[in-house]
Amino acid sequence: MARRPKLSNVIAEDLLRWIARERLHPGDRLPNEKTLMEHYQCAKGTVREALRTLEVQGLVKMQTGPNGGAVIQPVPIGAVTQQLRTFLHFEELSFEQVYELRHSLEVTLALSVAGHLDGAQLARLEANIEECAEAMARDDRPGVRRAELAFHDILCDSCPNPLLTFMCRFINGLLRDLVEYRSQRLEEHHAFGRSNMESHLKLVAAFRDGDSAAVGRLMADHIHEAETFMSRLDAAFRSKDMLGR
Amino acid sequence: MARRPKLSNVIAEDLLRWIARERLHPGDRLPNEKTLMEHYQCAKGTVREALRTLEVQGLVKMQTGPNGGAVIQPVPIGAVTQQLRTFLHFEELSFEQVYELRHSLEVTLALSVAGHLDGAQLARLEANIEECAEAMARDDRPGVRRAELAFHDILCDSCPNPLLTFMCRFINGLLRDLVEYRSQRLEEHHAFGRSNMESHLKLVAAFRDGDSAAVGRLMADHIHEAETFMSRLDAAFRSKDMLGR
DNA sequence: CTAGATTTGTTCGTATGTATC
DNA sequence: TGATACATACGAACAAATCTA
Repeated sequence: MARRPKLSNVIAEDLLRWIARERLHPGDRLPNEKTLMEHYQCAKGTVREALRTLEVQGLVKMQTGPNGGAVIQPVPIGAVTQQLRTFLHFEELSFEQVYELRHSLEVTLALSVAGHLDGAQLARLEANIEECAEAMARDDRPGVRRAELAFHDILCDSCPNPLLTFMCRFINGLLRDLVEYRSQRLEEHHAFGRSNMESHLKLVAAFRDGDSAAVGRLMADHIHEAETFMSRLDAAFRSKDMLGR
Repeated sequence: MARRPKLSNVIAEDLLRWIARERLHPGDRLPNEKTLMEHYQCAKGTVREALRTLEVQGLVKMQTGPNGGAVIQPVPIGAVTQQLRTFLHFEELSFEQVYELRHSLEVTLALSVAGHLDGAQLARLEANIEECAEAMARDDRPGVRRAELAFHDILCDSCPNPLLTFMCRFINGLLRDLVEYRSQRLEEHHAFGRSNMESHLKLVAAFRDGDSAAVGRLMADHIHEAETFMSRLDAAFRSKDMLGR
């Protein structure tokens, strides 16, 4: 046992360390394939498999043409999200389980950003609330839900904790997808939208006042209400769609 | 714009859909390279790049020899973890930020498993505490820390929420690595070990009693103490090592 | 707008290492 | 031990994309 490691994997790991050591920024370029072939004394196909690894991980993007090659990408949050999703695709995940997490995470997020919100961010939050109101006026229910989730994404922008940010964004993305597939005929939609707007308004006010205690309490209540509504939405969907999932 | 997608990517996505449609189980095999070459009417290198994609995503593992080829792997948690780590490697993540999350997540985890612990799992927890005691007797400090983290991994085994499980396991893995690189000379290590053991014992007792309120309270205090110690450990490390990071 | 240069993408043929029987 | 089947790696060539003069 203990097989010889694949050469392309060795090269991929070496390139990864090199990127980290050189502190490469998005937009910077890796050496082209020919140079790498000479450096590692290996064939084209092997270099390509190594670059392929980095590309799948979202760290680089290949470009053809002059000055082409592997270009460093901005933080590959998309690729990571995608992989975590395909992982969860093999597990079974329910609405309640998502909210079991969201409950504490969004409160932690709110407390974390409470000190870091500047005027511009507060303005964005208020503009988002306005956007919700317009979508409600058009009776564009999926649009309302998307905009409401965007409110929480805006909070993520001001969060200094990258791990917390990632997890909250990931959960928002999950909910965004789940909500698209659910029935949009429920009577409660309007009441839910008004309740959300009220919560968001109160939250912005608490952020402005720098009242952390109020922020935590408001967010906890807000998520709790959202869970109640979402589970009803889910139940309605399941009873209509006999697949059960 | 809207470039022609790479053939290898098209094949990779097709294989992914095929795996999902056929409900392939871990251990099942994909067709070998030659068969795939004929099926997609493309060259070996192209098939290899497609398989490479799946391999990097952790869905398959390549095997040489007769009956070799791409073998479906069990849930690719390792690959997902790895990718999330390299992602965080480009962000800056501090000890405090990890604990900002761990605080709420471990409490949520404890409450989530409170009802699902059977006798076997409780026995494993007690065996783990015994293991900690032995490591302490040997004065094997890194061993103690590893075993203590294993206690929390055991809790994950009984958690029915796959997303919560993943995140707690991921954080445990982060701490495991961080602790390995930190100075192990601190006087407080022994006191910390005893405090942890006491917390773990109380937790197991609360789990046995099915006392959820106590479980939540004990875990919150436990993580809070751990954070206090860990940040001291971190400060000692940073002051000794002048790199600052 | 065209032509050429540059670089990745893909193909074919071949050889080597490795696991199974 | 040897034969077989398969992935791994090499090397040379051509196709396609993209930039620049």
